[in-house]
Amino acid sequence: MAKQHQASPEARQGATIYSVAEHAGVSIATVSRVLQGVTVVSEPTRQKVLAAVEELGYVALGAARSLAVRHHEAHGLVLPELSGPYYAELLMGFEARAAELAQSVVLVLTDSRTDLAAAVRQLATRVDAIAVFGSAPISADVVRLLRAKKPVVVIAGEPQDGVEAVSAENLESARELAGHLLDHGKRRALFVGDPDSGPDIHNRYAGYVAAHRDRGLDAAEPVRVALREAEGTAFAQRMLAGAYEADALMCANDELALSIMATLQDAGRDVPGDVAVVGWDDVMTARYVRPGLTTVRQPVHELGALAADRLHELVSGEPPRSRAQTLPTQLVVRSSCGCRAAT
Amino acid sequence: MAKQHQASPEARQGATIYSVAEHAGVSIATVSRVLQGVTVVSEPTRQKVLAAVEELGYVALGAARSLAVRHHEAHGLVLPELSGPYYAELLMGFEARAAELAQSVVLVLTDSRTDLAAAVRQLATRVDAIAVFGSAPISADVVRLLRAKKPVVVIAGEPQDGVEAVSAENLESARELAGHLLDHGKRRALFVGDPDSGPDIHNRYAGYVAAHRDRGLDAAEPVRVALREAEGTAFAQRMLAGAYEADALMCANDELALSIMATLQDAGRDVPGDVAVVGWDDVMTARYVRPGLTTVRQPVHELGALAADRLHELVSGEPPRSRAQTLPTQLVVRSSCGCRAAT
DNA sequence: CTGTTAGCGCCTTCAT
DNA sequence: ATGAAGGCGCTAACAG
Repeated sequence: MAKQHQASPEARQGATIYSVAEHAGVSIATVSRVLQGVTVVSEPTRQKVLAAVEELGYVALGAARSLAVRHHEAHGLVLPELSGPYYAELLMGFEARAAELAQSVVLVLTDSRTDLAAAVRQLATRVDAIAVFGSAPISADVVRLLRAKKPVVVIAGEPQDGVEAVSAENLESARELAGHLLDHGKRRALFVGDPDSGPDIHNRYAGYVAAHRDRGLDAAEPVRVALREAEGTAFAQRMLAGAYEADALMCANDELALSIMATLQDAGRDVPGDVAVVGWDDVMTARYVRPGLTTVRQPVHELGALAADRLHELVSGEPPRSRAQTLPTQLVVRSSCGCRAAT
Repeated sequence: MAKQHQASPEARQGATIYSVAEHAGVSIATVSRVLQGVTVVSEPTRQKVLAAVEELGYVALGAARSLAVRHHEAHGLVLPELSGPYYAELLMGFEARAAELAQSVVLVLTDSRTDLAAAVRQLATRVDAIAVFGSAPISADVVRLLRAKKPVVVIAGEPQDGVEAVSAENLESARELAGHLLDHGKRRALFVGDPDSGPDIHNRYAGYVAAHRDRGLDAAEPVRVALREAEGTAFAQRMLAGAYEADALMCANDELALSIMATLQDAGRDVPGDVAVVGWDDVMTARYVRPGLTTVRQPVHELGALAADRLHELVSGEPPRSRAQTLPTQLVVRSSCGCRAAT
C-alpha cells in the first residue's frame, strides 16, 4: 500500500482518519476516541495514535465532522460594511470572543451582495447561529425566517419575538449630550442625521428631544441626511448658503460631524463660537481635529463579544432573553461643544 | 431499510433532500438534479420539486454538500487585526469579490489567537483556499505546511515557492515620496518605522534609501518603532527632547505620521516649516488634519479582490504564478510635505 | 428522463 | 479497551 501522504501535487486532500488508523495499526474508532478524548483509551495505543496523527499532520475534515455531529462550530456575522472604525471594532470583538469559544466566524457584508436573502440562507447552512446588525437592510421577514432554523441575535436593533438583541445605550447618553449643548446656552441646536436609518439613530434623536423637553424647550425636526461624509459636506454647504439657522449641530455620528465641521471651518466659520458641533462614536479622527470633537464613546468591542457570547449560549440550549441587553456608553467632552478641554 | 429521513414537522434542523423528495413525490436524485441544474429534468417534475423546495424552505446542508462534492465553496482570510482602515478595506475587497464568486469567507484574526498554528490548521479544514496577510505572525513553516494542503496566497508579502503573492507597489512610490521631500530642500530626512515589520515597510525604506542615492546623498538608518499611534507619540517626544535632528520625517504609515505631527504641533513646532511629515495609506484623518497629510494611496480594496480572485483560480486548477503581482499606488500630495496644496 | 445505490470522512452505539 | 457497522445529508455514477 503506497502511502500518498507526501504533499504530492495532486493528493492535496491530506490524511483521513483511515490513513491514521492504518498507520497506527488500530481501527478508526480508536483514532476518533483519542482525538475526542471522551472515552478512555489505553496509554500505549493512545501514544501510537497520537504519533500517527502528528506524523501525518492529520486534522479532521470540517465538513465530515459537522455532518456527523450535526453542528458546525461556526458563527455567522452579518454586517452592512466595514468602512469606519465602528463595524471593524465590532467585528474584532466578535471574532475574538468566537475564537475563545472555538468557533469559526463566517462573515457576510450586505453592501456587497445583490441577493442578500439568498446569501443569508446560504450562510445559515454553514453555521450554528447568526448575529445580524440591526440596521442591515435585512427585512424582518428574513430574520424571522432565519430564526426558525438557527438562533439569531440582533446587534443594535430592536428585539423581536424569539430574536434577542444586544446594543449600546443611546437615549440617555444622547439626552446628556444634547443637554450639555443646551447648557452651553445654545438655543438653536439641530439634529443632523436620519432617525429612520436604524434604532440607534432613532434613540439618539429621542434623547435630543428629551433634553429639550427637560428644559421646556422645543426640539426641532431632524435634518434627515445619510450618515456619510459626502452628505455632511453637502449639508454644511446648504447651511453656509443660509438654508439653516443654527448655533449647534448634534450629528448622528462622527463621520457626519467631522465633514460638517471641516466644511464650516474652511468657509471661515468658528467652531464652536459660531456653531458648536458634536458627534457620536469617538473615531480616531475625533481627537486629532481642532477643536477636538466632543462625542460619545460606545463599547463597540464588548458589544461584538457579547453578541458572540449570546450566540454560543443560545446554541448551547439556553433560552433567548426577551429584554435587550444594553451596554453603557460614555460622553467624551472635548472642545467642539464650547468647552475648553485639554484638546 | 426503513428510511428515517422524514422531516418531522417540528424538526428544528429544517427540511432535508429526503423530505423534499417525498413531498414532491420523486426520488432524491431528481431533487438534486433540479437544484444542481446540470442534468435535464422534465418541466412538470421540475415544477413539482421547485414547489416542494419553496414550501419547505429547503436549502442543502453545507456540510453534507461539501462532503459529497469534496470542496467547501469558501475562502479563508487570515489578517492580523482590523483597527485602522487598511485591513478593513482589504477585507471588504476580499469579501466583495468572494461574494461574486459565490464563496463564503471565514475570517481569522491573528491578534486574538493564542494558538495561531492550530487556528490556521483548523481553518484549512473548512475552506478551499487561504489568503494570509504577509506580516501576520505566521511562521513561514506554517504557510509551507498549509500550502501542502490548500492553495495559499500571501497578501503584501514575499512570494515563496509554490505560494504566490499579491501586493501594492512600495519601492518606487517610496522613492518618489522621499525624492519629493528632498526636492523641497530637506536634507535631514528620517525614516520612521521598522523595516522589519514586513516586506511592505522594508520596501518603503528601500525606496527612501534609493531616493537619497539618486541624489548622491546619504540615507540615515531607520528609526525603528512599531507602526502604532502610541509609538509615534513617544518618538515625537524623544525628538522634542532633542534626541533626533531632522527637518523631515517619512513615516511608515499614516497612523505614525498623524500622531507624530499632532505631538509636534502641540509643542509649538511648525509643520512643515520646522519639520515636514509624510505618511502612507491615505487614511480618512489624513485629509482632515491641518496641514493636510501628504501620503501614498494604495488600492487596498483591489488588493483584497485580487487575492480572492487568485484563490478562486488556484482552486480551479490554475497553476500558481511565480512572480508577485503588484498593484500601482498613487502619491497624494497635500501640505505637510511643504507644498502649498489646496488643503 | 428518473430511480437506485455507493460513497464523501467522521462519530457513535453496540458487541466483543 | 477496542473493533464493526450504521448513519449524518448530499452528489454522482449506473441502470433502467
